[in-house]
Amino acid sequence: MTTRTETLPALAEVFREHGYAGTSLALISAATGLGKGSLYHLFPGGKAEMAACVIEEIDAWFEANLYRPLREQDPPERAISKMFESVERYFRSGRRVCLVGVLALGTSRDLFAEAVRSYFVRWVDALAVALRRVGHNDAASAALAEEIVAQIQGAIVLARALDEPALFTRALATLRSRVATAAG
Amino acid sequence: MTTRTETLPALAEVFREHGYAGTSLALISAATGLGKGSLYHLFPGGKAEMAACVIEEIDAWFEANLYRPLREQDPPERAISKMFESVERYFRSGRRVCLVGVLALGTSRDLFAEAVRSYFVRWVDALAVALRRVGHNDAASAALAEEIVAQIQGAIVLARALDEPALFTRALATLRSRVATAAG
DNA sequence: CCATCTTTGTACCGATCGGTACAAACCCGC
DNA sequence: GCGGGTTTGTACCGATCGGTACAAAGATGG
Repeated sequence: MTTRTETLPALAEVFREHGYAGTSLALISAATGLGKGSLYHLFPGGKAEMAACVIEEIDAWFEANLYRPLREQDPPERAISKMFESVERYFRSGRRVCLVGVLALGTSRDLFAEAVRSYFVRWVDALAVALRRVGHNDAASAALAEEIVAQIQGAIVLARALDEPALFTRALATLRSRVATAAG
Repeated sequence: MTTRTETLPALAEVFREHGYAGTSLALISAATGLGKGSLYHLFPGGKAEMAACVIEEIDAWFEANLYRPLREQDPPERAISKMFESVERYFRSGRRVCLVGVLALGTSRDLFAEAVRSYFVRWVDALAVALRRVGHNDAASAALAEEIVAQIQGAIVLARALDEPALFTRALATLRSRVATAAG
C-alpha cells in the first residue's frame, strides 16, 4: 500500500528533470516503482493531477518554510537569512531546477497558470513584507523583492547552463550582502 | 523551393513555445507550412538538427548584435545601453522566452550542452569586457556581468509566471541604472 | 519539349504516448 | 481461514510520436 504523499518527492524529481511535456508515464512508473494501475488509482486524473499535486506540495513547503517566516517571524533579518539558506539547500546549489519556474516557461503554463502565478506572487510579496519590516520603504521593498526572486531564478538557469553550481551559491551571497547593506 | 534559413524563425518560435520535448513534427509542420518530406530534406538529422540550427542562428545573432559590440564598440557605455535595448526588443518585453535558457533547464541540455554553455559564457564575458572598459576592476566586472545576465533570465521567468511583461521592462531599467551609478 | 535532378506530399513504419479494463494478489475484520 | 474491499500488474486501446520510402510534381539545362 502506497500513499499519494509518499510518491510526490519522486514525482517532483521526474517533472523537474524532464519538464511536463517530457515526462512520460513510463518515466513516472520507473521513478516511483509503481505500475500504471497504482498510479491511476492514486491519481485518477493522470499526469495533470500528478503535476498539480506536486505543485501543491511544493507550494505548501515554500509557504511553511519561507513565506510565512518572512511575513511573521522576528527578527525579519533572521527570516531573510533563513530564506537564503533554505533556497541554497532546496535547489541543491543550483543543481536542482525550480519546477514552478520550468512550468512558467513552457506551454504547460496555461494548465497551471494560477498555481504558478500564486507561487511567485506570494514569494515576492512575503519577501517584500520582510524587507519592509527591516526598515525599507514600500517601493524599495517591492522592487528589491522582485529583483531577488528573479535573481534566484536566473541564477538557476545560469548555473545549469554553465554546469557551475558555485555560480548559484555566489549569487545568493551577493544578494545577502545587498540586503544587508541596503538595510544599513 | 524553401531554404533552411527561411524556416528558422518559425522553427525557433515553436521550440521556444513548446520546449524541445514538447515540440512535435506535427507542430513544426504546422508552424512552417512544410510537409515532412521537405523538412527531412532540409534537415536530414530531424528534430535534433533543426534545434541545433536554430540555436546556431540565435547564437550568431547575439554574437553580431550584442557580444561583439560589447567587446569592441566605443564608447562601451553605448554598447551596454544598446544591449539593454536589444534584449528588451528581442525578448518582446518578457513575452518571449529565451530558448537557450529553456534548453538549459531541461534534459535536452545534454544534447546541446556545449552550445548552451558557450552562449552564456560568451554573453557574460562580453558584458564583463564592456564593464571593464567602462572603468570597473576585473572582479567587479565579472561579478556584475554574471548578475546582469542572470537577472535578465530570471526576469523572463518571473514576467511569464506573473503574466506581467512590465516586470521585465522594469528589471532592465533597474539594471541600467545600476550599471550607470556603479560606473560613476 | 524533353531528360534530369531537386523539392514536396503522402502513405506507412514500429515504438511509444496517455489512459482504460480487469482479473489476480493482497490486506483486513472476523 | 475465510469473505470483501482495496491495491496492483498486465494486457490492451486508439492516437500520436519521430522517422522512412517513394512516387508525383516542379524546376532546370539543353
